[in-house]
Amino acid sequence: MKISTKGRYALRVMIDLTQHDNGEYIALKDIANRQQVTVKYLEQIVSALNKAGMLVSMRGNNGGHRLARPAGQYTVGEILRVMEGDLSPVDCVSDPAKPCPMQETCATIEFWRGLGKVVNDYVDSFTLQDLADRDLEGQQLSYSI
Amino acid sequence: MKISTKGRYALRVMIDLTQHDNGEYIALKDIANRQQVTVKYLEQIVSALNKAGMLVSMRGNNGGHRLARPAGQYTVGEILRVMEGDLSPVDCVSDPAKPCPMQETCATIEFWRGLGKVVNDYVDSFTLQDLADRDLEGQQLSYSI
DNA sequence: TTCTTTTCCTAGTGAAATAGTATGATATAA
DNA sequence: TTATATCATACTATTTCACTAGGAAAAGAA
Repeated sequence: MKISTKGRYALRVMIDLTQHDNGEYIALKDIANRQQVTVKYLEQIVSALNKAGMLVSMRGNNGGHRLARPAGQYTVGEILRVMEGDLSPVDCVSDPAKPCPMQETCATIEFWRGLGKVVNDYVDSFTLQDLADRDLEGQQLSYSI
Repeated sequence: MKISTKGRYALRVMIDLTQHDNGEYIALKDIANRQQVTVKYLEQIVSALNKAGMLVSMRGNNGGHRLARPAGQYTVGEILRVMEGDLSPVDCVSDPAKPCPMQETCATIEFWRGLGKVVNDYVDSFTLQDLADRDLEGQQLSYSI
């Protein structure tokens, strides 16, 4: 019942891009430095985000990545689902290729469906902008001490 | 972001014990038949439940297991947590041995804490009895068609 | 006592997922 | 043409997962 590092890093990359958005492309090198993750590993994550249409990327000198739309128009849920797949807690609920033979009389399937719903509802109730703002508050707080 | 088979089976075992409770000890053999899981695998699961004080077990002939208390006095959450550990989605939130060096300024930690809370609140909002009752309804429904 | 049945305990194992590394091609701007 | 960046794919070490295996110990029945 854990989120993988890819999911967590993807979210941090997106927050990083939001906070350092200046109209230019931002290189993975810079994100990697700030987030303490290797460029190589971030490449995999960013590639997936890019293919999902979440980023606009540019190769070559002065290349990099930027958000494809305003941060307020991403839910955290859609970012996580790019890396994690759907966030349902059991496969028999979500994966049509893995139906359970006991589905008809299973006491737990509706329970699991409900759990999947509260998880997805929660992660979709935040926008990327929400988390980026929260982070800045956190920084101010720690600096002001 | 998945619940393991151990967590799922543990819940099904507890539901099975609730539904077949007749004051006697119930052998794993019977549960294994009904739930389509091997006795050997169930032994591991039941052993953990037993150590957590959720079951009363008896060895030998006519031995087996029964619930340690009425089904309405277990939350589904406490059953799942025996097998899954705490249900928080990231370790930096819950595991004191794995604190994140960026905790101070991390935008996401409160978000993850919140996710852990909605998950735990959800699973704790059902008792074992709730699911056992629901299952019987499901059976009646499928038989009546 | 001996036998059968059951739990209890520990170890082993194959497959898959996780968390990265490594290598090189391709594109862009200076 | 060179430096810098993404893009694409393959590889690898570790851990986790989902079991399986073997036998000890307890309890009741014969």
